[in-house]
Amino acid sequence: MADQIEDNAKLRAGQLDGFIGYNLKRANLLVQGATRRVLEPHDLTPSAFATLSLVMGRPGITQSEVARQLGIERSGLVALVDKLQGRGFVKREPVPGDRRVQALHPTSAGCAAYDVVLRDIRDLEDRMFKDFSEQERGALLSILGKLRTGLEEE
Amino acid sequence: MADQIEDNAKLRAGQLDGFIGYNLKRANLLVQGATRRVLEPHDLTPSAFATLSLVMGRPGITQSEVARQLGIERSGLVALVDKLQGRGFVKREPVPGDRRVQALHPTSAGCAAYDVVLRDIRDLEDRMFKDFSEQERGALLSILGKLRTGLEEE
DNA sequence: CATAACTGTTACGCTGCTAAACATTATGCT
DNA sequence: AGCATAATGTTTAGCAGCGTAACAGTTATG
Repeated sequence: MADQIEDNAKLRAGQLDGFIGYNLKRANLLVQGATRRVLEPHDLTPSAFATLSLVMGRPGITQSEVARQLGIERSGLVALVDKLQGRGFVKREPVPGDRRVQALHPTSAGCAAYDVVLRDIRDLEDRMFKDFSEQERGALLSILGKLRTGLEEE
Repeated sequence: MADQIEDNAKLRAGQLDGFIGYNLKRANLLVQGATRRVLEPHDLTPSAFATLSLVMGRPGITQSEVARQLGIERSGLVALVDKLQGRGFVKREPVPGDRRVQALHPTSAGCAAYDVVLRDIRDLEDRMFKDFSEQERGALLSILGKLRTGLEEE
């Protein structure tokens, strides 16, 4: 039946639905839209939330390291951290050994905010996958991960 | 083992790798980058290729319909079609029944160009999935499709 | 110790999109 | 028939998210 759906799609849209690139783009657009809607009341963007999450997961992480993990440039991270710091969620602190780096640490307010936002995000993901089996959900995660590592090491 | 990978990721990055939204975003960034690199020699963007593909698949399709299928605004499509028309790949033609719409038709040059670009895109997708089983590749497609339809009808 | 490499930061610009407004044409209601 | 409502293609303006290039301060490396 998956074949039938695929065939119909090919007839309908000129095999566009057969490309992973296209499906990935469309799905990402929808998921990111839903994510933005969930994050908006907390005045956070997906990138800001991701940054906060990394700082929570590894306090003292350096800005360059965050940028590397997010796959964005260091320059782009400055504004992100500025905003997070402006809201009192993280703070920049000097590191004894290396006077170049600014280590990022979560504040107590940041931890509290992260907890509530995290719950909202978890709820969203559960809602998005309500019609999926646990197996499908895990498969998507593992396939995306495999795709990522395959393309990252190029 | 998938659990182990997930657990490691959670420890490493503060459960960021456990979210579908994040994985989707990262994977899409990489895939779209590769796609751009393939399309660049042909002076096409992913959106332009998608538009061309839709016109090829359904000659006479209306601009609004293309925008709807691509999930973008009508206004955004104008520049896209302008470019495609400027390169002689598609042409706008009036429709007898409705004097508002401009039906889009591929030119012979458009068909020829599409054929060669299509081959490059197919090659890229094969390259990206060289380490995947056919089953995995199909699973990704079908899960993404299911996710899309679930979110589209909201 | 000189050269290279790394960190955070700023300024600038590009690209791809959205939003709002508009003219033209179709459709639906009554 | 007449009038409100909606749809199509288009222009203009603007924004958000990126990247690039350059910079000063700091550390690593030959």
